[in-house]
Amino acid sequence: MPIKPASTTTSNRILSRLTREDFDSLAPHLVPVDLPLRKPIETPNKVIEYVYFVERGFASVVASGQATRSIEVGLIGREGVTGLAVIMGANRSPNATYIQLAGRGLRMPAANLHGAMDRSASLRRTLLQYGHAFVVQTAQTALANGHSKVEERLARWILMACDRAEGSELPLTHEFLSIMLGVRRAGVTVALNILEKKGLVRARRGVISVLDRKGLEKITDGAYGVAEAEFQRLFG
Amino acid sequence: MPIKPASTTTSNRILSRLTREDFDSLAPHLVPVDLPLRKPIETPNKVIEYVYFVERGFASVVASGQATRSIEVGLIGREGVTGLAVIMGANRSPNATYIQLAGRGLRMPAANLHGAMDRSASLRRTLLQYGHAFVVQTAQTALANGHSKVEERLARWILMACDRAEGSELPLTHEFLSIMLGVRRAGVTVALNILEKKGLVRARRGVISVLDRKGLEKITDGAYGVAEAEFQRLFG
DNA sequence: ACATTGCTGTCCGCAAGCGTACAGTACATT
DNA sequence: AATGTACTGTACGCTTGCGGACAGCAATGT
Repeated sequence: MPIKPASTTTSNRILSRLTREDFDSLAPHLVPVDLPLRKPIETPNKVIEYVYFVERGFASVVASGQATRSIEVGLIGREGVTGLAVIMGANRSPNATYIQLAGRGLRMPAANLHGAMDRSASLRRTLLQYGHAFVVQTAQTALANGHSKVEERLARWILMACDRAEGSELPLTHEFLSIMLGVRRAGVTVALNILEKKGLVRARRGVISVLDRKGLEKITDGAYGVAEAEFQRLFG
Repeated sequence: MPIKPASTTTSNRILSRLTREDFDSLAPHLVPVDLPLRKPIETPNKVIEYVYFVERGFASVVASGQATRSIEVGLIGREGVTGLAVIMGANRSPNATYIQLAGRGLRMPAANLHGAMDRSASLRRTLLQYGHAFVVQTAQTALANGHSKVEERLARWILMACDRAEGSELPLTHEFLSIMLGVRRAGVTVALNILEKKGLVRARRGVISVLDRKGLEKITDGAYGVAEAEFQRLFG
């Protein structure tokens, strides 16, 4: 079957990959929205009302236990869509999701996505394959959390963020990073200085610039790359 | 619509939850198999040929990076099915899966499952919801790996294993546990002794017995429970 | 200009866990 | 009963990272 490009009106990689038919089935429900910093996208164990096809910026998916502890388990940028639980047919999740780098996207009621997926096998296929890539990302995060040093995990995070940002400048504070990585704020400062001394990044107040992408990849010692390769394989 | 129980011939929770129609669509492809210790169920980046509905024992899903490092990201017992990637429409995954506690199950070609899922919305729903629960488990593992001490993670692992075992006796060596948790073998010995001194478990050569389930749950400090509650919510 | 607020760098003592090594102990085999 | 093999307990020095604290340094607003 011939696959026509859906539309040039969005930079979201999933939407732009859909067949025209699939895209048209979603289009009536899509509403452009701003995604301001820290905007809550999903709240733990609350019904998910909307999913967001991200076009610019990115969101963090954060797991938390019964205690106050929490940690990031995944990043979603223009390559993806929020609401993995919805794609999986659950209407909520114990994880939180919020905007980590301001941008914009297309919002859609979860119920409509669910319905459209029920009707189109090809739409299902695309969304579930993205879901698979996201699961791999989460698994790799679990691996990194268990085995890697802070500076390695930081390098990985910066790379993943950079993949989803416009340029190589990331407006992020150490405080935020420490929450994402589940480490002390001071720990981030130290790790970032290590990366900076190696000439891999340049850190200013509230901004991190990537200088040496390859160098960063190398320093993660394998923690970066697996999830990205899987995404590449499926979405080329 | 009335949902008839599928069959009493299997102790697998997913199969036994399916409608008769859905079960019948799978039944011709299901083959009973032994699941001996360490049997490889999936190999990283190799095409997944079969999925296994576990009936006894459990399997570990293990993520590994480009380096030798690896760590467990999920457990699959009679509550589930291996091959999350297949359910998501991918034919392989960078993760490995192998049997961790010997048992048995029902094997089925991945392609047939994929086909059946395409044809039945209700089958899809059940399998994807299990997939969601598994993803939550992985996210909680990432959380525990980032924030918890070895003895807390060990307690969590023992609880999850116990949920999937027949009784409260787990035939496991420290060596295995250390690989699962991504820590030193000696680290497991020490952590296990701590749990034993608190009267929560009893450890003999190659066997761990759970003595105080509630106590173990408490010591995990919230790392155990979230994923289990989500499963409970969806599969009651 | 000044104060306020938020961000960053650094320091301390301390706990957790690592890598490594080695001795002791249960079990299996013959 | 003897021997070999796997499994377990423990020890040592070392690195990482924590919790907490504090001072210096932008940016912002009035």
